[in-house]
Amino acid sequence: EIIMPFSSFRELNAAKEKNGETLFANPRNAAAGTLKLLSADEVERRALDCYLYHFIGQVPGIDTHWKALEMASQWGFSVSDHRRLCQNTDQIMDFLDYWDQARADLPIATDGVVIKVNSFSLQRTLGMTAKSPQWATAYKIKAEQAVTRLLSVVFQVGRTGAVTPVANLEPVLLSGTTVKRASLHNADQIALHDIRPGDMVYIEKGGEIIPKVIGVDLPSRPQNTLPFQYITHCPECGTLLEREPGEAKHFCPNRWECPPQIKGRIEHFMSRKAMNILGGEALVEQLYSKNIIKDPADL
DNA sequence: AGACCACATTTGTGCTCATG
DNA sequence: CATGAGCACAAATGTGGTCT
Repeated sequence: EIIMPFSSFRELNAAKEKNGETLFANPRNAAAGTLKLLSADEVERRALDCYLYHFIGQVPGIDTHWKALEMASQWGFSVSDHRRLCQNTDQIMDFLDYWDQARADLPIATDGVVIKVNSFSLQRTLGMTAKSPQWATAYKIKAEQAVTRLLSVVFQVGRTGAVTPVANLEPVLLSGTTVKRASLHNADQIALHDIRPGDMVYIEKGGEIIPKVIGVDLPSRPQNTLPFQYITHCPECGTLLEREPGEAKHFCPNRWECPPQIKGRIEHFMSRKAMNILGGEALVEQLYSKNIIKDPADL
């Protein structure tokens, strides 16, 4: 894991301020940006660090995660000092409770604790899913929250015709970013929280990244407002929306003439360099026959 | 039939790079 | 100089299976 410690972040921003440059918003994105820099000198100047968390391959005598980290540390890799070998769930809970507060004193930003099975042979027994191991789980510290005003709700139409309501919010600072928009997912989510334009809403960021509306501050609601009326027609092409019974999302059925659907599909297929897979060619043919694309350059 | 699982898709912000 | 692509991240939803 590559890290920009708070100390590096502060020093870099101090230098930027002195030069009248725009400041980095948060260490996380600054670190991510640094990794894309082409200048090795500039990367060095950013003073990143990195922690080793996992050990690939086998070394005789190293049969637990704990021993692997000790070994890596002896070899000179940076390893987080803040780990504990727990014998039972009570000890795990104590460790989590401790870091809920203590993380404020760490030199880097954290959002939680990873709990792992120590024994490699037990790890092998438990195995992996496609994405993540079955022998490890993450405990996430409660996300930071903010309150702001819901200015309006707009509707986006995706490449599949799915309609997604998105909240336009009074910009508010939340864990290092300015939040202006957040997905409301579907009509049920809006009805569940009884979200109305003009409301003061609670927002938080899942995993410190994705903003999410979690509720309404009812006492501050303006007088004489009505429950939110979900749209019945596509905001892009005016077609009557469809919603299957029991399904969450509304769909615009106008596959071939609704602009964002066409644009979305082209972008999707192009980005996957898969115009020639099933559907790709048919799509282009349809676009030509309907005069939606007059010139190949439109693609 | 319903529970459960894996996996794709969609959503927003800040960053850097390439393009025009 | 402005614009857009692509990336990191999480979680809900949707889809297509398998298991009980």
